Amino acid sequence: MKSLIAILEERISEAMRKAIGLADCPAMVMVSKNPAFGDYQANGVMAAAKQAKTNPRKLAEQVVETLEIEDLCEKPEVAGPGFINLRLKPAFLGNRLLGMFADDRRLGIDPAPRPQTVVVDYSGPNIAKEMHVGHLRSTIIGDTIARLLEFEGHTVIRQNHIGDWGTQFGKVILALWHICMAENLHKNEKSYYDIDLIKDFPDNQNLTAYFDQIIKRHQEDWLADSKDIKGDGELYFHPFLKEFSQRSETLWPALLKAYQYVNLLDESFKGMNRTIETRVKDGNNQFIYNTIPYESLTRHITVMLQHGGKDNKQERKAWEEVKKLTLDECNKIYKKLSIQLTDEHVRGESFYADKLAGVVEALKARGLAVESEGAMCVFPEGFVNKEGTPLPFIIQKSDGAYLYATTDLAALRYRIQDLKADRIIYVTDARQSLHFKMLFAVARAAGWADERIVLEHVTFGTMLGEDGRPFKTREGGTVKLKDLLEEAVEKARTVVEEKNAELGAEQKERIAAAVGIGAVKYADYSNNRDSDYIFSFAKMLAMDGNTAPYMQYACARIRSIERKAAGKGVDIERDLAGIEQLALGDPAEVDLAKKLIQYDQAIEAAAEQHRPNHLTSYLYDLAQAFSRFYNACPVLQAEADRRPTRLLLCDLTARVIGHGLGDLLGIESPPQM
RNA sequence: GUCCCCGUAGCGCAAUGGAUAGCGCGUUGGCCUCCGGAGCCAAAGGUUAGAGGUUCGAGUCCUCUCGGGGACGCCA
Repeated sequence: MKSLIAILEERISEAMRKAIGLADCPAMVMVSKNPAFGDYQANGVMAAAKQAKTNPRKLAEQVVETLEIEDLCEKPEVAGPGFINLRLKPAFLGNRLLGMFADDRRLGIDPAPRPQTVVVDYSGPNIAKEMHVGHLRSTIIGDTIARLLEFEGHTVIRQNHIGDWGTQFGKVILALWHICMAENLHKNEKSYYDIDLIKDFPDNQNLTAYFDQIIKRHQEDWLADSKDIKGDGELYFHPFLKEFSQRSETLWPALLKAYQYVNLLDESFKGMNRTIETRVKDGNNQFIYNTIPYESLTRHITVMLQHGGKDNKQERKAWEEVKKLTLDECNKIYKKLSIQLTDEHVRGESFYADKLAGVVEALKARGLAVESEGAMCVFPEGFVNKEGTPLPFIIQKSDGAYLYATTDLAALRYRIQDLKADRIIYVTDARQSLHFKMLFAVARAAGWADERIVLEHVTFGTMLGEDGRPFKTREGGTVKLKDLLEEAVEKARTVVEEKNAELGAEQKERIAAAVGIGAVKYADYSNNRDSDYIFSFAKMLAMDGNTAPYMQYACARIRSIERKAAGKGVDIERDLAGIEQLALGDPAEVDLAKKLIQYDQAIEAAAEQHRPNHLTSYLYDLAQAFSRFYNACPVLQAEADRRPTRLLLCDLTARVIGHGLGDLLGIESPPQM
């Protein structure tokens, strides 16, 4: 069905054209906020009258005169300075409902007339790190944006821009190597890579001595892991990597620990002047052995990884295994959260690694990239720093390395040229807004994104704890997403136990998962994403108010009516099968019906501005309208001539809420709770 | 210093430039022999941080001030 707003817009706009003679007369139709003003209102007359220099009220009356709309509405009324108020005819309202009812898949909502190809970039976890609360908002907001646009009929390409290539990779590989050595050569040293041991060291002198031991051990292990030539890793590291994937479950926590250990060593060794021997290829392709500062070892390994080739196979293999391991962990969380991201959507930094030189070259060739203080920079127009001098967008560091700016440019180019994006949406927190502004400016200047391509940075605020400060553990650490979700489910479990103890264990578990996870997501979605928001289990799990459990309950209650029908001698299928017109009589029925046909508007508002709170607030209004109806109008006990209408209202309400929660927000609504 | 976001009822939050600024919690009062009371109805509670401006119309747009958060050359 064509959107009702669009129909009204067309009719009134046409009448305005006739009345006023202007070519472009937007009627500006919207749902009335106040029922006293009818169901829909047109606000366009005032602006048009201004333009045509006539009296707005008179013009409105003229428009109403010529307006042909009797098939939809009662006689329109002119109110205030020139509003046109419209009240739907019950017969038309009934037909709209029947149209929704008949369409299982789309509830009578037409897809967008001009579908676009939209890339949505969201989530973006980092390799060898656990997802934490900082990833939550990007992941779930991005996911619903993708779902909304897809439902509207656009071709959505999800992109998970994971951090899998930066300088941290040397650290990750080294971490793996430490795990390997701990297993093979230091089985009896319990705390080989225990960071707490370092953190808690009482005095500096002993700490230095301890670090010297670490280096000594490191050097000896490296030499020990040699078969054909020094440092080839053939004895231990290669076999370790070979069997790595079979052991992923146990290796994940070890990797996280070892990674932190390497990080801490890197930090700690700065300025200590310690060195370690390592190998590199010389000009004749022969290995030579050099000592390098210990703290630059991880960078050295990163370089080997990035060189690739035969000699650096162990680095490559280690990287692949860690990447796989991390993605497996992310996928578990995505699954738990009903996030529609899988490995096929992964296009991480490594994917663009071989395109970075080309990006810099192209920008140089266009004269956009210039050298400044040793680094290669673009100075997009309109950006100045604190001194008022042009602000650089650095695309290559003075040591030749590329940065995320370079990667983002390569990604943007790929998305437009290869993925054929008409529109790219980046979902990251607000702190990166300057970066994206500059990124877009450079892409425009380079001609990679012409003015038809829409580039959007969708931002969101910070998640705060109940104390109003950034969300942290009691000890001040970052909260792991896994733990947060587990706690939510745990809390939901006790609620389910309290309310419905007689359900089966397995069913209770499913409900707890749906309610707990749903609560976390819904709480985020129902807030305006620009504001910081206070994360509170108590609030999000509350049974009243605009929360997931309330919405899920509303759904369950309707399905409960359907379950009870047979017992009361009501055959729902038969009642609904022959329905040709509705008997909307009670005000509560009419209000609910009017709310139901506004579903398309809620989706449009949420999709257009990427604001899921428009959808949640609609769903909540709908649930409230249903509650009023439910209170006022018996369904199963209703007289035979009114019952089919009421059953249909029940069914449609359940379907709309189920669709909004399930298909668009990715929140399950269990049939019973 | 420049730029970005936020400031709305006691608290937590809404509000595509539209009419009388909404919702929840909390507070006060009312409703039920009834399909799941995890409900419904109502009341009280506001100078939308402040001052100007644009507009037929401003919580929303512009300028300034105050308060909170964030970003600003080789991290992502």
